[in-house]
Amino acid sequence: MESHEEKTPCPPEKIVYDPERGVRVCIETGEVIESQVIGDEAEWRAYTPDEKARRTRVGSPLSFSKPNLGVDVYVGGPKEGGRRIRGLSHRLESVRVQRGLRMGRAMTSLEKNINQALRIIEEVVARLELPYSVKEEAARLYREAANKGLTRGRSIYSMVAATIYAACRKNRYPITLDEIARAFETKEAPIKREIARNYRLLVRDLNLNIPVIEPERFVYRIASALNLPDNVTVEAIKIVKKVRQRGLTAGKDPSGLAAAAVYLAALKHGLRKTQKEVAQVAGVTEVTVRNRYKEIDAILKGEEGG
DNA sequence: AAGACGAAAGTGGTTGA
DNA sequence: TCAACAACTTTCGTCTT
Repeated sequence: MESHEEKTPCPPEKIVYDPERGVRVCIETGEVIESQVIGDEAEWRAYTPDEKARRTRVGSPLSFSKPNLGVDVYVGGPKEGGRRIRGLSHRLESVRVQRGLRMGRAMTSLEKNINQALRIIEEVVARLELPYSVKEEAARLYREAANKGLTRGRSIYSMVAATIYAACRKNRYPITLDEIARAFETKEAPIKREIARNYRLLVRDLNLNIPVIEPERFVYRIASALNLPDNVTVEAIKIVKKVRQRGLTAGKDPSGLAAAAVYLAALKHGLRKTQKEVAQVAGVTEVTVRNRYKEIDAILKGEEGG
């Protein structure tokens, strides 16, 4: 499980984007790789063979996140008198008209369902400032799930939430279920439990291979949210690495472990944060932070002693 | 008074007979 | 299908700063 990591100049998969500060950092060292603002620039890394094929093809790539895979003939276009159409109803109308002209028949309920889901994905992804790759993955997963009949009888919101969560996990983007649940409007907000259930459904029935997210990625997010300096981040990452060598990470919530590491690292540098604060931004409870912290402390003490 | 601590009971999921 | 199990949460009383 634990790999021998040599000191190589940060490989691409070790670099994460922090939307709050607009920088890329290495999860190995916490080092800032670039400082210019990235914005919502696309990540064109290919994660699967078919993705690669799609992206190396000549011509504009297919887009899973657009109705009809983005190959619609545009009618009227998204602009009107030089201005973007803002209202949702206008956009709906636009989509409907395009559809109607192109296909000469009404959309099936499945198509409607998928298109609605795609709009929700669009909104939520924007709200969470998730990378383009995650959006595409989520859209692709939703299409696949819908075509396999997995969405029938389930709330569209909770299914969308689950696909976004799965897309994040698949692309190793550190996020908690809580954050995703919170990104929905309160009225139709799916319950965490449902999202988790649907997520498992997706993983099982779409045979998804979800990599384990390294606690390091959460370390960076948590430290950043608490405005902790880079040296604390580096310290916390060191702690995580030590702990991993002792095999404490298996089966544990990575964000809980990361939270405890950040808490301990801040403490070491005299920048006291309460367990409550750290727990809150990490999306776990104080108790979990405390438990991990105690376990980490025991390991670290044992190491010093000899 | 706030924070840290630990015990105890509860939740929702996994595993294995 | 059921029971044991692991991880995490909720709640709460008690120290500590």
